[in-house]
Amino acid sequence: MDAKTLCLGALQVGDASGYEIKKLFEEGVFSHIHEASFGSIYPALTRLVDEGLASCTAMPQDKRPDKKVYSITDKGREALVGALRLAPAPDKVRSDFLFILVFGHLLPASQLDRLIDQRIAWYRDSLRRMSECDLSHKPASARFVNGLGRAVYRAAAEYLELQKEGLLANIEGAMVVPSRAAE
Amino acid sequence: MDAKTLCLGALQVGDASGYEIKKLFEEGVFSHIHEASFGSIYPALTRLVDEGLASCTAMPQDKRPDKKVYSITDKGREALVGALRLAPAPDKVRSDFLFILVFGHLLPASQLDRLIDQRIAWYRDSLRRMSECDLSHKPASARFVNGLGRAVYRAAAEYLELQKEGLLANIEGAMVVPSRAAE
DNA sequence: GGTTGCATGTAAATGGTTACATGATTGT
DNA sequence: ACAATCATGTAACCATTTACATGCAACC
Repeated sequence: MDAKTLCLGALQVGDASGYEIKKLFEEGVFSHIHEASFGSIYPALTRLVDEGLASCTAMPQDKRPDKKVYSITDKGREALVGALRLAPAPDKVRSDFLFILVFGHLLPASQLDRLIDQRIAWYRDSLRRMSECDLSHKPASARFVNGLGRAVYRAAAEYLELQKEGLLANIEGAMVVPSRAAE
Repeated sequence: MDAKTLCLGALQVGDASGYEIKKLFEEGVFSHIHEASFGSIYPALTRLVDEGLASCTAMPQDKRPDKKVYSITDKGREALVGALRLAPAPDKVRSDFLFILVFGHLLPASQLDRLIDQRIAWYRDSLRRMSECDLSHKPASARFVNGLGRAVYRAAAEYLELQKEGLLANIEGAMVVPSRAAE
């Protein structure tokens, strides 16, 4: 999904500036779903206006650069729904955390311990923020996605909490216990 | 995590050719964890050899180009552990599926239904393959990561199975039921 | 006085995917 | 016949990240 479609989706949620769209991808509806940086958002918004898929109104502000508020047009909404109808590309995941974990046996147990604790804390924090946001006035689909995210993060946090000690014991066990058993 | 570290990790698992490394990221230990394409693997392997982090042996084959089998060197192992010790970058997820789902209320229920069914089938298929692979001779950390992946996919599949009908009813309900209730 | 948040945009550099180029074997 | 698997590698293209450029307000 290209930056243009991503911005179109953001504008469908509500009128916004480039800066505000970035926040939607960082902390808002689209966090944990997709990424978008200034370097991709601003050029995409310009192209969207060029193609008549969005319109732009400059809102003068005191002591700050004009805020450019973008709105999706009818043509833009059509383009969005068109893009949404295409078969989704497979999810792309890049997790340094999991890659590191695979080689846990090469690392000091203290690092693994910290790594996993930090991950659990991150999940718990994300879960809290996902529960706190009020979706009662959002469409059922937004609540559905929120629920899915929470179910997945809860499962991950619980697995890590339950299985962490077992891993740490096994990692050390692989080095220490066998030689003892041979005594 | 750059392509070089990714390849170093693959070679730590076992000697391999570029072609085999790609398979590790598609169906092997690293599937669902990270991506790697030929265009990033082959140049990375060349650089790894240049820097003395890997060595390469050409295995002549009949009727096929020589298979170049790469091995990690001691220096390479040091470089890998060094990279593994750095704080992991945050996970990067790009899910067209979730992005589309957020706008479920703009789409025909039949499309949502299909989309979710396909997703459930994908999770079930992945879960089957993740259970089938024999990890009894792999380090505990590999089993731990496998278990985490399965816990997460199971949670996602179960959520979708349980909640799908509710979503479809709500999407249609938003259009149909309220007018009935007002009768 | 330093950091964070607001607010926009561009340019350079990096990095990665896709497509191309080649070609035999095996299975449908 | 055609697709898939095996096998390597390059080049063009695309995208993203990072840094630069600017500047005020609010908070600590």
